[in-house]
Amino acid sequence: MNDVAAAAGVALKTVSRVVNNEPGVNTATAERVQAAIDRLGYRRNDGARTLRQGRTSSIGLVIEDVADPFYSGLSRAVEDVALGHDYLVFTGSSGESPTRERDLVLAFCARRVDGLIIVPAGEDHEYLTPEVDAGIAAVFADRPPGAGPETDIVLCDNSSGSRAGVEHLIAHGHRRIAFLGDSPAIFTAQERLRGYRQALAAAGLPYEERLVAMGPGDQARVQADVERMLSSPEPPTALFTGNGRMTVATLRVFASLASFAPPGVRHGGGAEPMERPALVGFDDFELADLLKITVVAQDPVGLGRTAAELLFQRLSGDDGPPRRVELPTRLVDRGSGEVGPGS
Amino acid sequence: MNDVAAAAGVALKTVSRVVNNEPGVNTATAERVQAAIDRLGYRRNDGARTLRQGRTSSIGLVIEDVADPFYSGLSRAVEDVALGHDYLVFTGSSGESPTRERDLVLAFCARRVDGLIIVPAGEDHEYLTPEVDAGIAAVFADRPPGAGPETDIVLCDNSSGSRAGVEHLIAHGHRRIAFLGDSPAIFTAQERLRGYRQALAAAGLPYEERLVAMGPGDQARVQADVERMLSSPEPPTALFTGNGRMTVATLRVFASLASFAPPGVRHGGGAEPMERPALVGFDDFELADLLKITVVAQDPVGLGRTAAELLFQRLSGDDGPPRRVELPTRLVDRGSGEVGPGS
DNA sequence: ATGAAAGCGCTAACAG
DNA sequence: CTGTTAGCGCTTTCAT
Repeated sequence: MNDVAAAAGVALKTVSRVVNNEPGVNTATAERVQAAIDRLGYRRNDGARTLRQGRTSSIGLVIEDVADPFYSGLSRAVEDVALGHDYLVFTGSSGESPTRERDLVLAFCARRVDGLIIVPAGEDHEYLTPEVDAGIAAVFADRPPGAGPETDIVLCDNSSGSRAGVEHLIAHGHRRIAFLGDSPAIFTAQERLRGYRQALAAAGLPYEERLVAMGPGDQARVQADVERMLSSPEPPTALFTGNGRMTVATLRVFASLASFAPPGVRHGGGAEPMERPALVGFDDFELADLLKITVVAQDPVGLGRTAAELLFQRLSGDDGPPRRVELPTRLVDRGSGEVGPGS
Repeated sequence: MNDVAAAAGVALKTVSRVVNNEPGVNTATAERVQAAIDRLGYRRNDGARTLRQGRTSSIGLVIEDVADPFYSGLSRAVEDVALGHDYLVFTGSSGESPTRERDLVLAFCARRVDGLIIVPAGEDHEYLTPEVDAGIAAVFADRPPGAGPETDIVLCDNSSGSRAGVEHLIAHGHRRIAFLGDSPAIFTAQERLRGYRQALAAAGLPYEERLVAMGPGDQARVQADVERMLSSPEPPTALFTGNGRMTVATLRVFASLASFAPPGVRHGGGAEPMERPALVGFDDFELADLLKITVVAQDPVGLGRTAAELLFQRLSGDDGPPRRVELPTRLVDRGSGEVGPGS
């Protein structure tokens, strides 16, 4: 900027005015400055600018995994809102590691992001207190934070959604419905289990431990649990899966059990294969329509957009009490809840 | 930092030394400083630090869409490499808009990122020349840049992969193979078309314009093209689709045509429905295994990792000639190339 | 082992 | 309309 000023024969501040389109610069002078800028290939250093201004016009986004379709939808929504406000986004994946979540958040804070959107992996967010006290706005999305500062929170209505999905199965005559959920440490997994129990209780059905399996979503674990349940004396006639990965893993188990018909397909003749159990999954996924899987759809884009909008309201001065928003879910009936002995 | 220094009764520089673990500080003094830091909740301002140091320890990543599984895999790989080097990542989606690509890149440059990884949407990258001259490293991934500075480039071997996919269909007896590609403006679409033509030529098969359709990947366009081709006098017996979205769209078309059997399934009795055409797709996708779709798999994670590794080599001083890396593709045979009249 | 001074590139506040 | 001065928070350089 100094060089430009020298080249144009003006003072530093005049260059600054031109660069920022500030009013009160003679047109001729402005042109001379602009010419010098173009000639020298000058670009304003936004790092210095933000240091001076005290705002960085950037936010940090910490999610579980950018490569997970649910979170990448959320991520894209946050990005779009941010760009609409001329903000840039630092993105990081925690991979369900509380340590990595914390390290990312603190790294973003050290860069003095103006705000944070966090899908928490950890259960202790005291580490955020000094940062929030220092004026960094934070919004939690998808899961509530553990102990720590009071912030805005945006969630899906997990228990109601889960309850609706299980009630759908019950309405189609199923009495023994298994629940396959994520690790119990995860908030959403607990909530969805709660909805499952509510649905059973409301229908006067017993809650059976043997029909509930919670744990990591890897194929091996799901395979073991599904096979164990299906080969038990009184097997479930329907499965309710607690998230998209779990649903897909269950479909792979079905495919591996040769005695079942493929998803959504009835054989036209020959020996009738064993009917596969009904299946309803929490969370929609690509190709669920083709595979005809009934799901309780969440709204990842809505989650991201809402979180970002709340954040920008805070950034523009809103200092009302913390808000908690729950987004509704939607049952998408594609027929997979109707099949099987229950129907 | 001033406050901490005052509180600890030392000079500013001593606090700086403690914060950065620089040697040459008396243990007792260091403890006193640390106590003051903790008490005051002091955090180093990395913005100021990077201003002084001239490096920001951050990179910018511009992709087409963070919510697309292909790019989100790439994105995650970049992020992992960056975090391994203690770098932070600004992420942005261009949405195939050259303007948005340019705006994002220039915004990242204004923040003085040390490096850029770009999946280009535009065809003119002259806008990058001043930035690269100013010392910002750039690597292009997935597609080569248009006119502009010479940089490292990481691509998939699109034409070979496409050729292998089409040859697979030819090997299974197909003679009329349609090609459904992305808009011709997109480099990868052109390359994959080239591979398709090479495979036909090598087998002595004619190239028929009527069997080639290129355009945006939306369902309506794909539906129209596929239906037109299949209802033509001499319909193709096989389709080769130019990317994952196109493959999925084609599967939806198949599902909508009630006369076809569902993917991978033969009816056991009754009136035999019209056999659906064979299908091979470029790019693997979630559940392709369940749907039994043969694909030419790319390696999005390898693409991202390689691009990031090249970038960090440049950042650590490598100034050799620009490199161009082509990652191999892999044919994953799941049986969908064998079906139909050709086999 | 510690500190003082200068300055990274910019803008806010106040002149002229 | 234009310029001067100070300082954002830190690190570099050079003294002590």
